[in-house]
Amino acid sequence: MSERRRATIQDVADRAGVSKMTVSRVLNDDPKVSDKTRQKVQQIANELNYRPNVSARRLASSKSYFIGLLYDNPSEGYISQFLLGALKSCRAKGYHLVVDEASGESEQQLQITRSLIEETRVDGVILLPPVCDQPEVIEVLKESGVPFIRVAPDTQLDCSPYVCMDDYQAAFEMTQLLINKGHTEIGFIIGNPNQGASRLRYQGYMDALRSNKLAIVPETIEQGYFTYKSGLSAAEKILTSSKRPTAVFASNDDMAAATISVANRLQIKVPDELSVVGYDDTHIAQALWPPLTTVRQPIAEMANRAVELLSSGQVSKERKPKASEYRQVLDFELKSRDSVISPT
Amino acid sequence: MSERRRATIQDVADRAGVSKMTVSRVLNDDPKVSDKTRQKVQQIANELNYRPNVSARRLASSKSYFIGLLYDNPSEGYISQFLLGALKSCRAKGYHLVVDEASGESEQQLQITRSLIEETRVDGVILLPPVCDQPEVIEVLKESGVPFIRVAPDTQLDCSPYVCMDDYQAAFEMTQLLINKGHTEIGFIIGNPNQGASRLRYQGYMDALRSNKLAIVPETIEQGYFTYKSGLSAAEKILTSSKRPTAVFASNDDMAAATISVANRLQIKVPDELSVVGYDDTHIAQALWPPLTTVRQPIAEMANRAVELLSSGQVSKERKPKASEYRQVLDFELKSRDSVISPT
DNA sequence: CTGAAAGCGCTTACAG
DNA sequence: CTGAAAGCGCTTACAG
Repeated sequence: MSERRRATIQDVADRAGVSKMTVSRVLNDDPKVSDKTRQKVQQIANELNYRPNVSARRLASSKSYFIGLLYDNPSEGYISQFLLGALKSCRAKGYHLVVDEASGESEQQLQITRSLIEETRVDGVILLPPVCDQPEVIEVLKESGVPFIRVAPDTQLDCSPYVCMDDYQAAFEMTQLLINKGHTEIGFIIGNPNQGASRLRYQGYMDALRSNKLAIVPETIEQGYFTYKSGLSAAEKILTSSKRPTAVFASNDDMAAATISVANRLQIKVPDELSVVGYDDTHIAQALWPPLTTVRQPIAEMANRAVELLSSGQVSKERKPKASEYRQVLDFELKSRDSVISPT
Repeated sequence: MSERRRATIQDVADRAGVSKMTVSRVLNDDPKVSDKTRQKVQQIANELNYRPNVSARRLASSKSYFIGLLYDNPSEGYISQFLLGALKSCRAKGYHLVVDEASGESEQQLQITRSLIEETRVDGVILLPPVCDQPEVIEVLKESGVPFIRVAPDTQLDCSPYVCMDDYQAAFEMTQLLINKGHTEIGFIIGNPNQGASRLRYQGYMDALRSNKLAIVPETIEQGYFTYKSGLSAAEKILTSSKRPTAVFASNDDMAAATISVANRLQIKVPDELSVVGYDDTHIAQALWPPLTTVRQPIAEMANRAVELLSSGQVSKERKPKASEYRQVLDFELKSRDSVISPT
């Protein structure tokens, strides 16, 4: 239990025979320090096992080295992937992530957002869907001047930089994949209408049907809300309707899992009698049986980009980002697994 | 984009006609302030929308208001549940959680631990299994004097307070549940040997068999590592052995999911021909078909307790915790769902 | 019950 | 290339 005081910048300066200022410069890679001095300081710092005090640094400089993350999303798989990605990315850049659930009433969301800005004094904020489209939250952020990045936003696309993927195109291609396998009756479970991605996926599905001149059958299209439970009732309606399709495309993996579950209960064999596909490629996609054909969203990569934009100073109070930095569209990937076969 | 300076303690003091000290006292609920003064200060603070600067507070006081969380665990469901619980709990107590993955070589783990102590200067650390049993990590923590709480530790039980559940008892009861249903041939997939919980669960299973005078069949017991993939090969061996059991108890949900998947592939109907049970009650337990009978671990509650112990000062550098606070055993629950029926 | 002083460990802005 | 001074916004310890 040795309890020796930790070395401070002053200790290093004294031992190296220089001023605190010079030590600070070495620490921050300021180029205008002679190599000789730099080496000496670095050596002493090592010997003393010196670590700068983050709070002191925060207080003295204008930066807080905090990045806020606001979520409000029912899919645990999605959040945990994003969280882990962002956490890793922050650490690598000397930042800390402050995570808050911005759920509940709009007034409550506002309070949480304000606390992030005023108490934690974050250098930037990342907004996940659907909170990224809350006008009031955006307004508060804009007023405060704190830079923010949104993930897959749906509205006010010019109010902040954002990262996203092409949901329309992915849904189109996934539907096309089913059609290529020979499916002509394809059901669809729509995602929560509070997210733009839901609409885009739905449109991609519809347009793929249309461009293949396939009929759109309302009985096989149901509203879901991205939760497993909502998937259960949506799938039940689709699979017990008089026009039962040979394939179902669910707007996320959780609802696809629910669809498989309902099919099993109804003694409909997956994939033999029903192909099922999902969206996200979260953890459960590979834990289901059969393993789920799904769209891989680059979730961790999105987190990484968002943190990078904020920490690198590419986006900051002072600097408006360049147009090319404004909208980052990341690649998706169709993951073909065993939940799809040709209809018999 | 209004960019007015944020109010400081000085501003509040000036406007209230008192010293900074008094404002500080009001803010920290110091009882020796007159009601009149207190009210006045509070009112002015509200008017000015004053928020204390966390970094300044950290620097001036001896506390950092940071709690570190070290994990090194392959089960995404487990981590994300713990993480979300801890995050919520920290926020409620004015702390921030600093999360690090302590994976890789032992040397690397040490470096991460040291950085948490020396750079972030956490007030306390939470250690998840299996990193909670790394002797070197524990050693560094003890030397530093930083209090730490471990979750489900296996070794050196007297070196820190810990939260856990009764893994032995839970596994015993779950096995008994299967036996009560009429199963006499019950396979088992062991968890990663780097965690004490694996051994306890295994023992609980064995003892339940023994106390019911059931034979222990080595061909139906396989080693797994808590990953879905390891569950796949373990289940394959058990289900293709000449002594195929009528039920399989997997040491976590991911491996149970893998067992169901293998059974499906081998045309073994679950639960009709094979009952399957898991452990943890993570997200996927209810997303599988059939919904998984499993042991609910109070993961979020464990997180909450751990944060509470650290933030409340019940455990700190100065104060050794009382014996009753040292070991907190939380309740588990058997979740009966549809993956178990009586054998035919 | 209240306050003046000193200091936490850094960085910014200014000199030289 | 280097340093002395001032200050970031709080709290601790001491007086009264």
